[in-house]
Amino acid sequence: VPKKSSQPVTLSAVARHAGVSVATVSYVLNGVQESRIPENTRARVQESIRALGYVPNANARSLRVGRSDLVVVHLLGGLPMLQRAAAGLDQVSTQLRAAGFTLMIHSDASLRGAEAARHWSALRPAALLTDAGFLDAASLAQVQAAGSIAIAVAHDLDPKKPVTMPTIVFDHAAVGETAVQHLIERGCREIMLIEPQHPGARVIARQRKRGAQRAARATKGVRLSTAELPFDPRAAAEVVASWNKGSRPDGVFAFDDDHAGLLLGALTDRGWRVPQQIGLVGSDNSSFCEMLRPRLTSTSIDVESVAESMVEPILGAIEGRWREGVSERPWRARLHPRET
Amino acid sequence: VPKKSSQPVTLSAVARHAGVSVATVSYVLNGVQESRIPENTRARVQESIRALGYVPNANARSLRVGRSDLVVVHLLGGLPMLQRAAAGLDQVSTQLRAAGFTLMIHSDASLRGAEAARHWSALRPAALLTDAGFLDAASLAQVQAAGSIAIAVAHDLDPKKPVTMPTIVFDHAAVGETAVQHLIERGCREIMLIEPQHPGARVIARQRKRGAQRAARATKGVRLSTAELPFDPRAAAEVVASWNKGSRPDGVFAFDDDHAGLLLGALTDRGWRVPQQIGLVGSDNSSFCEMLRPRLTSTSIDVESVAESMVEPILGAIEGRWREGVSERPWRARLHPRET
DNA sequence: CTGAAAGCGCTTACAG
DNA sequence: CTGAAAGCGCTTACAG
Repeated sequence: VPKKSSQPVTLSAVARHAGVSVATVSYVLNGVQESRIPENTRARVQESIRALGYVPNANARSLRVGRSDLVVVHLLGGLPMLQRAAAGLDQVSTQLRAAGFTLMIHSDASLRGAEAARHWSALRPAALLTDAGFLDAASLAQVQAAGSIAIAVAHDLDPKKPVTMPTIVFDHAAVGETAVQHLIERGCREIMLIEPQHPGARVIARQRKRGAQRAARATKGVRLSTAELPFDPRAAAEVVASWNKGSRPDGVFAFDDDHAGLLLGALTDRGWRVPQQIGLVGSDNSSFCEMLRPRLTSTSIDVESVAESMVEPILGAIEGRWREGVSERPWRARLHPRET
Repeated sequence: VPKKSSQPVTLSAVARHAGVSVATVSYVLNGVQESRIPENTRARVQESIRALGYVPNANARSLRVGRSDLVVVHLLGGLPMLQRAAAGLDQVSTQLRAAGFTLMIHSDASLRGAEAARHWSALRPAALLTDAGFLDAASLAQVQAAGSIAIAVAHDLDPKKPVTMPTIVFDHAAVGETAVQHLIERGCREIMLIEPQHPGARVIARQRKRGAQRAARATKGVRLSTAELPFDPRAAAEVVASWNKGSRPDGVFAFDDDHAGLLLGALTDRGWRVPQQIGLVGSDNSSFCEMLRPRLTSTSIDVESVAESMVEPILGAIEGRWREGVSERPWRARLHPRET
């Protein structure tokens, strides 16, 4: 039960209450091993902390040690992106907390590179994760000058640009591999990959394509082709219209459920039977897969593997074990088989 | 261009560089009016700040003034409430920044009430937004003892519980009103509201119902009925099976696009023609509305109005103009007419 | 109008 | 094993 007094409860109040010095309280709080504190002193301090409702002031601690326990994640593309990242980030948050860090998500579409760097640096976060390419050299230098570790998150790397900071690459290949494996198991041999046009999606699509190619190579007689599809119902209709009985895929892996759904609509309009004539797999396992007729088979990224790909690299960078270079831990994928 | 030295650039370094005292630099930084600083001193200080690449240390400032500039938003994992407001939060973030605050989102499903309160309080945030009911009395007291303003976010209020803190109520009524108005304009008179079973969604549904009733009352001869629909294809099939030519709605407002899509699938399976025999409107304007056949008409919340409902109340609470009670600024809605 | 100084709440060598 | 003390980088009354 917190104290009712208007006086904020400080570490020295706890020390006074427990009859020890502030140093002792601090040692108990931070579990310092060097100076072994006897069990009964420790218990007395813990009891005083509880009795007074003491909550350490993170600002004071951060000022003293020169940086905060914050790990700031910049969510580029605005908070709506949260939908996709949410489940993974939640686990990252839990695991970082166990290591003493607090993950916070920041999103502000109106914040530009240099100004954003100043804004974040002011908090002296332990680490700052942002999209590769968001920080220019000067902004990166500013973040580093403030003592923070900047970590880039990318879906692919520009081979012409040197890697100048720790970079976590997200690897979606398993999604494509799983999807195409499923189509092959269903008997498809002429498999088409749909590539989205949205710039932000293209890099992800490239990775999924890599996985798809891996799966195709593993079985004799499987051929892979690709088609680009803007996210637009008319474009989907055009793609489908270009197919005829002689020349068409018998299985399609669309980049995501949205594109798959668009295609499914166009296929239905055109009278194709799915999956009898054409198999179709999307990705993301969106809620609407159950609503479509036929119900859309989908794939998704394993949330655990997302957390795995981030936590260790982040902690490594903070603790100085990783100063630069690329960390690429392939994500795992799941299949969600339905009717298509 | 930031300085290359390993010495962190502090306010006193800026003062030295500009040939003034630290107080003067601080006054320039914070735009203190009381002591009018001559333009040329001010310019010299600004120039030094730029030359040295100075970034203020927010931890030091926060320690000194007793609280930080953080506004922490707790994103409660399972609840759709803040997820739906995501686009709005981005705007809230921008507007709070203009007022000198930094919005940060925290999400960690493994963090329970009292522990969460301690975790957040340690940062001494200016304000903490969380779901009404997440903080029990002791946790709330702890947040307040640490000097932070706790603000509850709710979709409805338990009339039995007294309102003990500033509470922002999100009002979805306009969504229901807009949807039903559209159905009425299309000629529907026997309108059914679909109510979701998921506990987190029910309160939102109740508000949308309120708006729907308002729209129904505005036109003579419109009758409103309700049906509950678990999020499950079989349940949708059952609901639709219970309708026959004599006794059925001619217009349906489903709680959201997910439920509408489920219903549309069941209607299609059963051979009903939409919208000729039954009009159908969902909500959220999800991407898959374009994919369904027929294309699903939807409604959505106006993002600007979400920001309006939050920013002023948050600033008011921080600045002490609002100590308790309820703020309820109705959101506006938009119609996205398609085929249904 | 500007400066010297106290103090916010911690951590951590250093002495005892 | 424990305590006294310095100092992190700011803000802000107070004096000049």
